Amino acid sequence: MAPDKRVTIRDVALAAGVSPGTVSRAMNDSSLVNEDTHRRIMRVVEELDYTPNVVARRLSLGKTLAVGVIVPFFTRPSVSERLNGVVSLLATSQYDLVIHNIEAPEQRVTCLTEIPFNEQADGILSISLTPTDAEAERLAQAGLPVVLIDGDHRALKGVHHQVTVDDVAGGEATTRYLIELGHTKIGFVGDYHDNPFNFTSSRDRYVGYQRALWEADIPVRAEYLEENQHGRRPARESARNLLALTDRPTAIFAASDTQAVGVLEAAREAGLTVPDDLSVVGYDDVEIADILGLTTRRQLLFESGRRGVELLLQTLENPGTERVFDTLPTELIVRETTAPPQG
Amino acid sequence: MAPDKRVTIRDVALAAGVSPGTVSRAMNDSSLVNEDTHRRIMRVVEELDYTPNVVARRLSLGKTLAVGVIVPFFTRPSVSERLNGVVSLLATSQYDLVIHNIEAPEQRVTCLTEIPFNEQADGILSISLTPTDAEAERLAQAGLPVVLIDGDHRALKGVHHQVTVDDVAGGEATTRYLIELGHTKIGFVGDYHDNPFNFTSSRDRYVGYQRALWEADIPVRAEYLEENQHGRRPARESARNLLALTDRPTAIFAASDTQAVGVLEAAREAGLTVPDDLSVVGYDDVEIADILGLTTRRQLLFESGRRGVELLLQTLENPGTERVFDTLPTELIVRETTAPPQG
DNA sequence: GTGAAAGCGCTAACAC
DNA sequence: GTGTTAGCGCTTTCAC
Repeated sequence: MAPDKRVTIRDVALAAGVSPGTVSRAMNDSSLVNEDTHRRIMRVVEELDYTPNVVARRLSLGKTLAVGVIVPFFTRPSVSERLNGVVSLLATSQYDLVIHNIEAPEQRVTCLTEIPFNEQADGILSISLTPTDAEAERLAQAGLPVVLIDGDHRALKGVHHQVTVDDVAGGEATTRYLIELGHTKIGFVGDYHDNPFNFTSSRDRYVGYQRALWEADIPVRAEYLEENQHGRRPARESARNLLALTDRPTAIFAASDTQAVGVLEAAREAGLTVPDDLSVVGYDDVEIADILGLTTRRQLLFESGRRGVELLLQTLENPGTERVFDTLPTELIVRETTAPPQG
Repeated sequence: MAPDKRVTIRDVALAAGVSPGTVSRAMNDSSLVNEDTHRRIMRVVEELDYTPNVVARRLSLGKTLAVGVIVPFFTRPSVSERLNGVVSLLATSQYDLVIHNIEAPEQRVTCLTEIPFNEQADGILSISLTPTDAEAERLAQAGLPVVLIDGDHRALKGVHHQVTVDDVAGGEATTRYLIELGHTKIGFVGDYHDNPFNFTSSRDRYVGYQRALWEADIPVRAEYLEENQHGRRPARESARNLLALTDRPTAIFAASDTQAVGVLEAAREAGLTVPDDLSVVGYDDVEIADILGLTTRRQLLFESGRRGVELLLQTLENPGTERVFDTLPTELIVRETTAPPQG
């Protein structure tokens, strides 16, 4: 009850009749200490219910034993799944995870520029964020390992590793699938390609979309591109515009599953049957895709998080490691929202 | 580039021609230091780009400046939304958020018993977890403020505040709604009411369900209760069982929206039309409910997180504060999955 | 108003 | 093998 004075390493040392240094050794590299002493110390540790003060360890070691993860909108299913991968692996390590959510562009710069300098972390994990050159510069100054999960491909100075997906290729392959089905009038519903968070995935997927069209000698029509805020509702609006076109698309490629849901809703509103009147394909393969039977391109969200942590921990152990730029595969999951165009 | 030796308070002191103590004062309670000195110091701080070492501060202050949040399965939409509330408010404070996800019962005890003692946090936020008596005891020993978000109602010694929802009342009101529609054969699809995580919400909602039935003089039928693992797929199985009953329910109350989705799927499989052949109601009002047009009981997920943090921060500031047990309201959101029974 | 000095709890280098 | 000592970088008495 009485929040008894915490038991420190000195208390243990006293009770075990040894010095604090020995207790410390016993708790860490037990090899260097006599078997008996070790056992005795451990018994006292048990009895006193001693647990080392992490903050003191941190100061002494010059390490924070924490990694910072910077993540925008972690409630988005795809992001939360990546985060889940991060957490799952990090939990098995000695590192704490301190999380920084970003919901506004200002927070973005704060996180990217301050956190690395506050010694709040030994390493940084950045999810779905592409640092600007200036930010990368600053990151480099901080001198701590940074790994980008779902970040940009460019070789940034401050970045140690990257785990990413080739969104251009993914967008291209997905579009090609629609083309192979026979579609030539393919709309694209995505984020604003120029946005204050510097999200790049939608833009990259659109680049892939263009490539597929070029390769197939299908003209890229400006009116078939709808940029908007991210989210289901904005995507619904965008899709409405597309469907109101006199020469409306027979298929719509949404930059994410969330956006595909909005497209599906717009189709229903417009009285169109999916996939007969309109094919819809999403991206990510989060749970809603399975629920709705949405054809989509699956990416390994959970694994991207895990892999990112793996690389970070590796670098933390052994700072000299080579930079690695991993690219995770994607896979088309065909469900019930795609079919050849009618007629 | 060269990860220059970090600039410490001593460097600043030297450059400003004052003592480290004064720099410290200047950075914290600027009131006690001469205007000019203060300005001079701040200028040097700027120039040198000095930012205090948080770990050292922590050790010195005897505070970790972090709060730990213990949360099971944070990828579940309802949980992630609560967490979102937590993060949103905590981001405006000086406290870091270190997150501990629980995906297995063992992790549960580890988190509940170790974290409070490692001085990894000045306070604990526990989401959707009900400590056992033993755990509460231990929490109390640690002597740090603990607030339960969506935790149990009982007055636990180690717990300072609670932000919760009256699940019994919510379950009762929801069931009453179905009864008022004319249903008497109402199935319940929930979690295992006895589970290693000690999740209580499904159980409590079922208690409310029973009450509503009693009040309406409708017998509670054992075969109308289906307990299972949490999740959409298990819920689908459970619903299958219910729908295979010779005297099958005309309405099903699912303990969460996720589970309601499973019920909806089972209904479709069985060739039943919702809501004509079967009414379905969920709980939480997460996005999927809106997407599918699911009738559900809304609870204030985001707000529960925010409120929990508010209480914790308050206690951290002023340890003497009264315990508060907040109960957040719920609200029935009627959509398209409920109707009077046929015939 | 400011400097000097002690100490937060631990680790690690150095003796023995 | 183990004790002793000196910090890690900051805050905070206590003098002046």
